[in-house]
Amino acid sequence: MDIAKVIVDVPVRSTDRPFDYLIPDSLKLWIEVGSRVAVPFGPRTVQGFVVSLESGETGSVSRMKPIVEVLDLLPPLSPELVELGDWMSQRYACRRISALQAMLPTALKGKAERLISLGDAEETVNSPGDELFPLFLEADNEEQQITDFVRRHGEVSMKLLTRTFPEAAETVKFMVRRGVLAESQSIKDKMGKKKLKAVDLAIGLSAARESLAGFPARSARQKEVLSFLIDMEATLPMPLKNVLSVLQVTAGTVKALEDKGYIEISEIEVYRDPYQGRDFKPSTPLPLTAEQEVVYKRIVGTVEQQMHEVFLLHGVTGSGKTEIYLQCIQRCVEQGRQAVVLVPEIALTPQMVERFKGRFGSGVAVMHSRLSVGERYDEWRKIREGKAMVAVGARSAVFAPFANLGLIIMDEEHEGSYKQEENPKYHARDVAVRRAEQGGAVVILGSATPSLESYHAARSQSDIHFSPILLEMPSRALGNELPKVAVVDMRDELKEGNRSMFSRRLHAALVSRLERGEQTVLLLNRRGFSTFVMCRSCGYVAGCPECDISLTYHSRSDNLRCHYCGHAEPAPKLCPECGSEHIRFFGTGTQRVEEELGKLFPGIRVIRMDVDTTTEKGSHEKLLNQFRDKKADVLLGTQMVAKGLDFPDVTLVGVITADSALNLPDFRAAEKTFQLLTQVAGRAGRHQLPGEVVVQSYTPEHYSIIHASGHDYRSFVRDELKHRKELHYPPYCRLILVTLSHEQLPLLLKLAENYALNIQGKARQLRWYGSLDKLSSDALDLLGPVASPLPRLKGRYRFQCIIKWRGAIDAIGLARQVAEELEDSVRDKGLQISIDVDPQMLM
DNA sequence: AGCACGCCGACT
DNA sequence: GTCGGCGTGCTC
Repeated sequence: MDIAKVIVDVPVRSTDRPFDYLIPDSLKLWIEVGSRVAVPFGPRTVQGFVVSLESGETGSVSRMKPIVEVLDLLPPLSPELVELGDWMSQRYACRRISALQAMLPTALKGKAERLISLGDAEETVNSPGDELFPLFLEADNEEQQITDFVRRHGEVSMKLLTRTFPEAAETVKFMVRRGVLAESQSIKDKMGKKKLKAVDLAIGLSAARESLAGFPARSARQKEVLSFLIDMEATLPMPLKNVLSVLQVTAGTVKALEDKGYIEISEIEVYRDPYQGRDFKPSTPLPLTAEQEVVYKRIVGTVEQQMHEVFLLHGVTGSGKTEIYLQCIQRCVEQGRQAVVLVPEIALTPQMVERFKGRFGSGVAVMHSRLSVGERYDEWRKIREGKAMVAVGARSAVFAPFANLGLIIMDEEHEGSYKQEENPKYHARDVAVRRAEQGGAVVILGSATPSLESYHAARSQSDIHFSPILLEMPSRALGNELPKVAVVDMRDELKEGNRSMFSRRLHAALVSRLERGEQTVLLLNRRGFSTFVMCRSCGYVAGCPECDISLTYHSRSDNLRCHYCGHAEPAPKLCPECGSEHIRFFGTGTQRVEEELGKLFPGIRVIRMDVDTTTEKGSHEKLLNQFRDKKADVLLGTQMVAKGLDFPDVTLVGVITADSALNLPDFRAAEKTFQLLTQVAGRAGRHQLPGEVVVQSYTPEHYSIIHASGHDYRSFVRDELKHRKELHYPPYCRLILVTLSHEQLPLLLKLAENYALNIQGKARQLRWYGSLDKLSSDALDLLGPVASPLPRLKGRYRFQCIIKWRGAIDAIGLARQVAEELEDSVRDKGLQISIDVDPQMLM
């Protein structure tokens, strides 16, 4: 009678649609839109989400199967979130199930589990005195033991059963067929532990080598797998995923080897450390400055009316944006509505959390990516069950399951990390705006350097789909001045014989800080510069055999590693091409700066913060605490040290290579550079002691460096917008990055060209195709195909097309449609097409 | 993703 | 002939 439409957890295109299921009477009260259910799907049971309910006069009820069970007491998704998922799947060209899964903690990614119980058959399996089948006594004993075991437990998972009786699989299968035992399936949540399927040899290495020789010729793929595992013996057990992707074999091939007893597939667990509890100092609302007051009033008026509106709050560093956030949240909560605060992952430090917990106490849920799966689930449940009114978190907190969301705040709105780089490739800002539209909520986008997209959208009609109201706070709350910024031309330094990475000015400034016992932060914009290995004689560069990018030197292990696939090899002493000894490690890595500091200033205490020293959980905070406690003179690192600038005794900030990112093949390079320099310049000397900022650059005449040193956002925007308009880049149009990959280069080339031609052809038919130069509002242009900036990754070649478009046309739908048609037309399933709508990184 | 179905090549 | 591997297609 009643029918539920269910999106099943099978992430392929052919199942990316709702399937119909009957709702049994017993479950009727429990099933709502947003419920997570277990449903029979083909021969097995899978997890799914109910996306709509129908009274089932329609359609053929005959083939429908019933829902097996409801997996949660409360539906994990609200109807609004289900609808948001639908929107996301169109907006970002992703599977509906991926959009829905992205909204939930990983603990709720259930997997099917086989359960064994007693069957109906009245067969008495074994009577010890049975004289007819004495030979089967042993087998019967096993059946008897299994039956007893199942009877004792009532219902047993197959996993537990095979753990107790290692040989049980066959026997159980046989018993189920006879009806002595019964099998059912149910969805079990993976809670707390992260599990990974891993492959290992089940026999000795020498035995494996021997069996390789006598391997039947017909199972060539299996032989390949086995010989690969023998080669990689040192790194076993190896994740199954790696084996599949490296050898391009299917899971079935590997499984066949397991059945034959050569290898073993097991689940290994990856543990996480628990989050540490903390005391939070209570805080009360601070008095607002006149400037803050105006902004606060404007926002809070809209919050009180419970209307939808987007505000872009442009406030210089130190203008007191956070206090405004806090007081707006307060008002929102007083009205019985909840609030979400989005913060870039890297800024989600305990100090940050403390500001919110201090004001709102235990009603704050924190969604931090470094929490364990179980802990994240607990925080999520606090929200779902109405025990929290405020959620603070990174990107995915935009999906916090509040029932009555009134306010979404996005701090550091310009940060690129709000865009998720994996599927679904969503931007939290756009999702936030959409979610707020649904529920009549207010959005505050706050930044000292708003993204050009948001800023332009606030000032004029643009191709971004929302129009924020611009609010500005140009002065600092405490009234102190922004620090002076000195720009040093490094070309002059070289001309005058200074070949060091420190200019004379920065060197002198460092000396005086050391004498006065004050602290220094040194920032290295490492993107673009890497520590690659190059031969000075012949120009050879050590590259990754899989990914075609240069390998990075790691001094601790004295080896070279690929930052993308993890490939590692020993560092060469002689050039493998020409045999020269002049093979050196190039580029300015933090390690090299650290070494140079040690040489120039003997005895200097340096804390280095980069990916190498902060991989361990909590190390980030530990290092910053050490620095705060004055255990070091210098804090040295990449972007992430920008968060370490808020310390009272830091009076010098040096940017060693301001413009290294300027030369990247990314149209946002200037914007990124400006943002980083502004953040650095705005944060030095926030306290009593005056701050000094020294920026070293090889192109000091560039407008992003000039305007950043003058703290002049508006002039930067003016210059940059002019530039973007000329070259037809966002915000004057939108982009879609389409990446095609395949193992075979010639085929891929053909397919990529095909893709481009098909898009152009379709766009022409629809009268969309045309140059963006023309004034017509609807336009679509296609660039490429060209080799991707990472031309080869994990054994696959990559080509990309960039679609530039604007106006009210369905470019996203078109990009997707053409991709699907191309996938269908080639029977070769080795083709992969990825679509990134509004890409953040074009590399 | 799994799992059945069915074709096709290697070996008794 | 038969067995088993590996491509194709379907799942309410």
